[in-house]
Amino acid sequence: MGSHKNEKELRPLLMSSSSSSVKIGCFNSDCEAKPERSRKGWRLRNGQFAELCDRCASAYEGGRFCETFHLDAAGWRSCESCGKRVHCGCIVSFHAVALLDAGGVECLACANKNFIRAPNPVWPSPFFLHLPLPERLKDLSVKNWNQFAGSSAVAAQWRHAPSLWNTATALSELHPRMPYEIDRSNGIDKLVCGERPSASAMEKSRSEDPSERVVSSSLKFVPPERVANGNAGDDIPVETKKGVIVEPGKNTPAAGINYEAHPSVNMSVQSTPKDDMSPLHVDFSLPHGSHNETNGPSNVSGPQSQPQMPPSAIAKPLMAGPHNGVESSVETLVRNGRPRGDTRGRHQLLPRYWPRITDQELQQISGDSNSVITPLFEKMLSASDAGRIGRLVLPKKCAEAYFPAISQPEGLPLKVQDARGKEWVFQFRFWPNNNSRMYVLEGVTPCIQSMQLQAGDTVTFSRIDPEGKLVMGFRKASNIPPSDQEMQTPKSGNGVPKNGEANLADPSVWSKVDKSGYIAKEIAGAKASLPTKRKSSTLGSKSKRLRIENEDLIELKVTWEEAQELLRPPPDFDPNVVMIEGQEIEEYVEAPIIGKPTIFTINQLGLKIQWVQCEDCSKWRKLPFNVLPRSKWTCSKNSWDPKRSTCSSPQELTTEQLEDLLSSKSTAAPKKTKATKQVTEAVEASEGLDTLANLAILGEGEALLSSSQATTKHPRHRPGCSCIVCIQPPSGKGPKHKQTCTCNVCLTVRRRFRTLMLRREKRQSEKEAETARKKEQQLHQSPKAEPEDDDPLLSSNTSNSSSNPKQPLVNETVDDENLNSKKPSSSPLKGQIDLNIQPEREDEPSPTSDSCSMRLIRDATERYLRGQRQSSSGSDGDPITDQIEPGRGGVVEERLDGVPCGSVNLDGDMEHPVTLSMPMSTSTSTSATG
DNA sequence: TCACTGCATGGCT
DNA sequence: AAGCCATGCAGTG
Repeated sequence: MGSHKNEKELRPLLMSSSSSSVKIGCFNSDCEAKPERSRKGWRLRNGQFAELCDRCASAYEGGRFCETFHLDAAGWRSCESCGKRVHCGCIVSFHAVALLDAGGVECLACANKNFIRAPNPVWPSPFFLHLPLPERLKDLSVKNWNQFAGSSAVAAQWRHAPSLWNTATALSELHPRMPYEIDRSNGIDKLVCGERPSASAMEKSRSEDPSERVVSSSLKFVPPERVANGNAGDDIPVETKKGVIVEPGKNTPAAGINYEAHPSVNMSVQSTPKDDMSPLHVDFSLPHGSHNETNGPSNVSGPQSQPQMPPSAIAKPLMAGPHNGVESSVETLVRNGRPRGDTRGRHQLLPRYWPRITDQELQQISGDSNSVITPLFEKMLSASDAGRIGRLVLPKKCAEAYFPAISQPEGLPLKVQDARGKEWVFQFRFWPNNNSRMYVLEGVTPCIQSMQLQAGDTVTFSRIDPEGKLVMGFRKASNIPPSDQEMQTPKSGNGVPKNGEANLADPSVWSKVDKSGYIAKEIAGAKASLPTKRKSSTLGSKSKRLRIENEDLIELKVTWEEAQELLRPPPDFDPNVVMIEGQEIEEYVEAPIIGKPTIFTINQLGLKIQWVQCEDCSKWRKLPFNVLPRSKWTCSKNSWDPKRSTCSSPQELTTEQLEDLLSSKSTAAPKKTKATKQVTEAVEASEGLDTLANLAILGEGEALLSSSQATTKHPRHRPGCSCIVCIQPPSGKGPKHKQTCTCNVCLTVRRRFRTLMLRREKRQSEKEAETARKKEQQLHQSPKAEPEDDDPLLSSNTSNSSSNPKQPLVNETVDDENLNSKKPSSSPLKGQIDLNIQPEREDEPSPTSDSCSMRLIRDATERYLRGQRQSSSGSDGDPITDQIEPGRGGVVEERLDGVPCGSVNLDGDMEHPVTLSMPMSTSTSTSATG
C-alpha cells in the first residue's frame, strides 16, 4: 500500500519521492529524529514503506502512532465494537480501521476478531495469507484449471478467491503461465506478508454490491498483522456488518477521512477495489493489471500501476454508495479470480450482462447451505445460443473476467452446475475473431434443453462458494413482464421458479448504478419506464431479431395464418398490379391494416356466421361470415342487425354459448403447439414462414410479428433473401417431402400455389370457374354456405367438411377464392392481395404447375383434412362449441386452405371490400352451426 | 446428406 | 470508430 494524500501531512517533503532510499529523517513529519537505522512503517502509495525512527516505528507497530502524533487531528472516531478511539484520517490509521456497512468504524482488533470467528470457511485463514505467494502458488498452473475444469476446477480456484489475498492466489492459479502473475504475487505478497501497512487493507463490502448483497454475511478480513497491533474490542457479529477499509484517497464525510470500499473478504469477489491512488489498490490492482494478457509483467507497486479503472461490470452496480463509484477492474479480477482484461478500461461489462438475481434466487441456488452465491453475469440467449449448434456465445469480457484464462482456441472443459445441481461440462473456448476473440461455451444444448430454454431467455452464471462451483441458472423471458424484463429482477431465476418478486434485489443498488437503465427502472416499473437504452442493449442491441421476443412474443404470438387473417387492405388502397412470372400480383403501397379477430361458426341452417366482439361493450355480435371487421369494431357498426347495433342491446349469445365459443377459440391455439407430429411440423412450418408473413405484414425490415419461437431471423433477411434460413425448405426437410406429403408446410406451399393457380384459372374463365364451383359443390355437397358463397373452389376444398357438418367449412383456398369471387369488387382480382406470396420464392411449387399437380395437391390436402376431422371430430352438443373448428390453432395450416373469413368486406367500416387471398387460418373460424 | 467446426461477415453498441 | 457478437456459411468428416 502506499501512502496517500494524508501521507503528505506526515511527510510532505518526501511525498514525491517514492524511493525509500531517500532518507531525510523519520518519515513522520512530526518527528524530528533522524534515525540512523530506519524502520519500516506503513506502506506508501508508491509501494514503498515509510521509514521511521525507532520511536515512531514502535508507536506505529504498537498501534499508537496516531494517538501519539496527531491526537488532535480530525478523523477520530470510536470503534463500534469496543468503543476504542480510532483514527480514520491518515494513512497510518487507514490500515487499522474497518468501515462498517452500517456506518461507523471498527478497530482492526475487533474486525479481526469478527473475522476470525466467522464460520465461513470460504475465507482463507489469515495464516494462509501469510504464506509467501510463491508457496501458495507454486503448485498452481494452468493445469489446475484444466483439472479443475474436469472436476471442480472452478471451485478450487475460487475457493480462495473471496479475499483479495486469495484473489491473488486465484489469479495466479488461473494465470500461472503468465510471468506477470508472479509479479503480481509478489506485489500481493508484499501486502500480505510485508510490512504491516500493507496488510491492512481489508475490506468491506458494499451493501450495494449485488454480490455483497448475497454475501451480506461477509466477514471483515483483518490482516493478522493488524490484529497484532490491534485494539481489542467486542465482538461484532460479522454477518451483520460489512466493513470498509479506510482509504486515504477518499473522504468519508463522517469520518473526514478518505476511504474506499474494498472487496469484502468473503465476497471480495464482488467488491470493488478502487483503482484510485491508494496504495492498497496499487498492490491489488497491479496484479490485475498484470493479468492483462496483453500486458507484460506488471509492476508490483507504484501508483502508476494502478490506473484508474472503470468499475467492473458487476461491481459497478454495486458501487453506488458513498463511494465514488470508481471501481477498478481489479475487483473484477479479484472476484473472478481471473483478472485479465485486455485493457483495464474494458473490464467494465456492459449492463446487459450484469447479473440480476434476487436474493431468493440466490437462496435457491445455495439452498440451506452456507454457500455464498456470487452472481457473475448473465446473458440473454440469442437464437444462436439456443439453437442446435450448442454453442453459447459468451460476452468476451465476462468470459475473460469470470472464466479461466485460455490461451488456446481449444480452451478448456468447464464444469458448470445447473440450478438443479446437475453438473454439465462445457467446452470453454474461443475463436480468433478480428484480432480479438469470441468466447463460446460448447456443448450447451443438453443443458439448454433440460432447462427448456429458448432464445430470449436468460442464463445466469454465478459462483457458489466455498465450493467455488460455477452455477448456471436461468430466467425465462416469459416470467417477466416484457417491458420490465430487462430491468426487473427475474421472478424466477437460476432455474428456480420463484415468486421472487421481481424486486430488484436491491433497488438501491441498481438504480444507483448508472444510466444504463437501472435508474429508469427504479423510477417506474412500467413498461414505459423501461429504459430504452437498457432494452436495446439487451435484446435490442444486436438484435432486432430478439427484440420482439419478449413483448411481442406475448402479444403478437399469433400464427402466421392468424396474422394474415387479420390483415385488411389499407383504406383507399390502390393496388398496383405487377406481373411476376406470368402472375398478376397486387402491390399495395399502404401497409395492410389489422382487422379484428372473429370466431366463425355455422348456424343451424348451415350458414356460416362469424362472431365479433364489440370494442366498447365487449358483447359478441353476429356478422355475415364474409365480413371483415376492423380492429375497432363496435356495435354501432353492426348494420346487419339493427337490433343489436348499439352496445345497450343484449347479447345474442347466452353465457353458456359464449363460453363455449370462447373456450373453443382459446383451445384452438394450444392445439397448435401440441404434439402430433403433424401439428408440430405445422408449427415449425408456420414459424418458418413467419418471416415471410411478417415481412409481408409489417413491411420490409419490420418484423413485428414474432413467431412463437424466440428465434429470430437475421436482420439481413429480406423478402427474397436467399440465405440459408430463408431458402430453407419446409421444415428443413426439403427432399423428404414427397409430393403427396400432407405436412403443414407442404400444404401451405400447395395452398399458395393453388391460390395462384386458381387465380389463373379464374382469369382464364370466370365462367369456367363458376361452373367448376357448382360442380364441386354438387360433388362434395359442401356444407351450406351463405348465399353469397358460391365459390367453386370452396367446394373443392371443403368436400370433406361438407360431409361433416361439424367440420370447419373453411378452407383457405376455397374461402379465399370464394371470397374473391364473391367480393363486391367488380373485378375478381381487384382488391385481392396475397401477402403470402413472395414471387421471388414461389419456386417451390411452381405457379405454372399444371392442373394435374393441382389435383394431387388437392387430393392430398383433402386426405389430410379428412384425417384431421376424423381425429378431431367428436364433439357435439352445443351448437357453438361443436361447430367451432377443433384444433383450429394446431392444424390451422392444414385446415385452412381458404380464407374463410371473408374476403369480402361488407362491413360498413370496411370500406375496402377487398379480398385478401391469404392462406389463413383463423383460429376463430368455426364450423357449421345447427 | 447432414452434423459439426471454425472463420467471416456485418449490424449494432 | 473500434470492437463485440449474432449469425452465416464454407469446409470437413
